[in-house]
Amino acid sequence: MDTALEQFANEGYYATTINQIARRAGISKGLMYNYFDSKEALLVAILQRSVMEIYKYFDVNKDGYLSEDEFEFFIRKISFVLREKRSFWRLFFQLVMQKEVRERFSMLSSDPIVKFEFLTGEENFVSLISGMIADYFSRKKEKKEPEYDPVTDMNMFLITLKGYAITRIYIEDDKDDEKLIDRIVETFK
Amino acid sequence: MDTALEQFANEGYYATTINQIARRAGISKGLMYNYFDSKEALLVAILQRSVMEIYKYFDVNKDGYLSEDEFEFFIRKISFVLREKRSFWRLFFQLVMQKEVRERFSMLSSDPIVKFEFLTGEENFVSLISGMIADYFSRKKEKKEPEYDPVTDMNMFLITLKGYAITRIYIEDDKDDEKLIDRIVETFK
Amino acid sequence: MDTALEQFANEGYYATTINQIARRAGISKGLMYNYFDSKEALLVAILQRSVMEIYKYFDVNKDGYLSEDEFEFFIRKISFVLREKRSFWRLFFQLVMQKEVRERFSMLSSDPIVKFEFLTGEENFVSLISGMIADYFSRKKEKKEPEYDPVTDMNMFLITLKGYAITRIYIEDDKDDEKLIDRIVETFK
Amino acid sequence: MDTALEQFANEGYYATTINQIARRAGISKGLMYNYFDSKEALLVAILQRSVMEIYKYFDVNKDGYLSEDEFEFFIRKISFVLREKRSFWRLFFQLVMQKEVRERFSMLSSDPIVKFEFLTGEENFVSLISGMIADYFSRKKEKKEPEYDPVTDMNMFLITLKGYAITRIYIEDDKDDEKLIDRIVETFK
DNA sequence: GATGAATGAGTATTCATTCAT
DNA sequence: CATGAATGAATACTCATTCAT
Repeated sequence: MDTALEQFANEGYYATTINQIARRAGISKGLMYNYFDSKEALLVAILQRSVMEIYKYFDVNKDGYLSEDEFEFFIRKISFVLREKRSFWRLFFQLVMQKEVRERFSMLSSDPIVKFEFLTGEENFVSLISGMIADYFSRKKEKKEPEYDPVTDMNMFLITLKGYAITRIYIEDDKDDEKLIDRIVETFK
Repeated sequence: MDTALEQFANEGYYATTINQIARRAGISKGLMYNYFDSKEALLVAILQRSVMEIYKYFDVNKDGYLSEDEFEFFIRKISFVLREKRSFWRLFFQLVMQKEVRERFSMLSSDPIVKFEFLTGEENFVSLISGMIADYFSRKKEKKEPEYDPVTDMNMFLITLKGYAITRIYIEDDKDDEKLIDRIVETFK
Repeated sequence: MDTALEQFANEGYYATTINQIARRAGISKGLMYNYFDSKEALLVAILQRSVMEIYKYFDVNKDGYLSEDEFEFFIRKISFVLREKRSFWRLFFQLVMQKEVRERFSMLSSDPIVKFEFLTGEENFVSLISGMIADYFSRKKEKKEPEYDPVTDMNMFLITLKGYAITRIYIEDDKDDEKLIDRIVETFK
Repeated sequence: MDTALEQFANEGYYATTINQIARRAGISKGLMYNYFDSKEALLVAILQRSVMEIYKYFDVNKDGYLSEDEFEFFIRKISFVLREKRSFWRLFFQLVMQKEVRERFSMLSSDPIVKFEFLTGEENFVSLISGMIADYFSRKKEKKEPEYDPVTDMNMFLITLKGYAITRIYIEDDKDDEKLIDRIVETFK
């Protein structure tokens, strides 16, 4: 699974052959089919495992309330996880960007940041997170001037996060990363 | 080319077969090969055409100076072009995210927002734009407090733009788009 | 036809495309099909024309009697014609060496030196020549010692001629050609 | 490989399809590609194997000296090998006579009799043989009258051999073969 | 559990030939 | 006469998947 993830992420799901994976993993093609019914089943297993691992990172204090400090922690966690699970994220974005794949795994939303709950089995994880974030921004309204628009602020936050994600996933050099994260925190906290 | 672009963008370059394209375009496979030497040549032709079209949209006032009004105009233009050429951008992101493809077209940077200059022939287009943006942010420093950090500000701008792009490309519903663009403008102008 | 002969001879019949021929000849594919029903028909036309031309070279004194001087003349003529019609001979040998082709033109003997009479229409040309040569060698018996074997002598002559032919057709440099021909003449005259 | 050699030799390399070979060999196309990377790789493998086998036949007494008895043995060996490996030789001549193929395998000389050393790895095999033959004929000079020309004699020998070869390869009936070989031996020994 | 030989449906590509203009 | 756009059958090659051992 590690070998396959690496290959899928770097060469692309279609461009990777079962042969390559088996050879690199030092096993036979046949053996692979003892464990996974198909190439697609292998992919799903990888996705599920990765998602479960990532899930754990965020498995904190699920009271549905995101304090300001937890929000900051959440952002820094994301930055960490993007790096830690870079291969998974490359694969994930790659898949989400192809309609055919999206339809095959019909639960894959076309919004790549959210919705991988189908892989976790924890059906309300994503809506929980989404809800928490939405709640977080709506709460900010109270402290702000009347014309403050929490929906737009949240949308800004979401696109900033997505942009940060694809940047961090594909660009290894992160000399200015720390400052950027600080800036994101300070902007949306 | 229109048919192929549509297919490549939605189904993925690899998942799209010449057969599909020909059938949808209502021509024979053979005819396709009268016009394009290979599937790859077709892809390149599509990319080049699209890039030339997009290039024209931005072919303004290239004195290297980006005034505040021009900056706003630039952002709104991007928003427009993302929608107008949605299929191209889907294809483009998809390609940039696969190492194998990236290496085949070695000029494709791994930073998807920038660098498609190889397709235009206008070799300094990208560096011109990059330079203009960098210049724009460094100029803002003068008006701001001393601790203002133009590099981080620019990075924030760039990830915001990327995040906006992938959102806009994959999510058709844009009820809140206008407000979001206004917000981006007001944040970075 | 000239262009096609050249191409067939140098690149091979199969490796030569109608497109190539038309382009080189400066005409369109369509026009070619106005003159020849098919690629094969073109080939046959070329072969027939060449054979007719070659036929003329040997169209002398067909009284069925080959004098010693005529024999020498015959050999020197062959040497000349091999060079003069090099492209044709390359094509001819190439064709004769492929069973499939041989069967398609069922009259092509598998003995490449003789038997192209089907192309001339002069049905007894080959047997005439063969007969004359056979006759020539059997006549030599009279002048020779009793154990002289005219059949073997003729076979030697025939393989020498074939070997000379494929050498002359494929090797352009013929520094020693004159001496070699003299030697053949002197050996079999 | 046996099936393919047979087909290549009789139908021609280009005219033979992978399908035909697989069908005749009783295997699937896919399996062929498990063993050989391409049609060309299959061809090369066949050539190499054949050449190695033929090489063994001549792997005698390589002191660089060809005695008169060894010379006779050499000729008789050739006669034997031409028959024994008829399919290979048909393929070999066929290939050598097509420029395109010749260029692809750039080591294939245009002189079909010699030069297949690239296939053996024994780089000096051909030059050794050539040298031995040249040496053999130059030595004959000593025993002959002053005007004896060893170069022309050798050339006669070489074309005789070539002519014998293409005759023997394509004509199965060899009623007079024994006598012809005797005659060649007696002429050039 | 483990192998890799074997399969066959599928893919890009080629090219002789046709035909409307 | 002349063109070349258009076709489709054929070809080499790939690869996920199966299965006897």
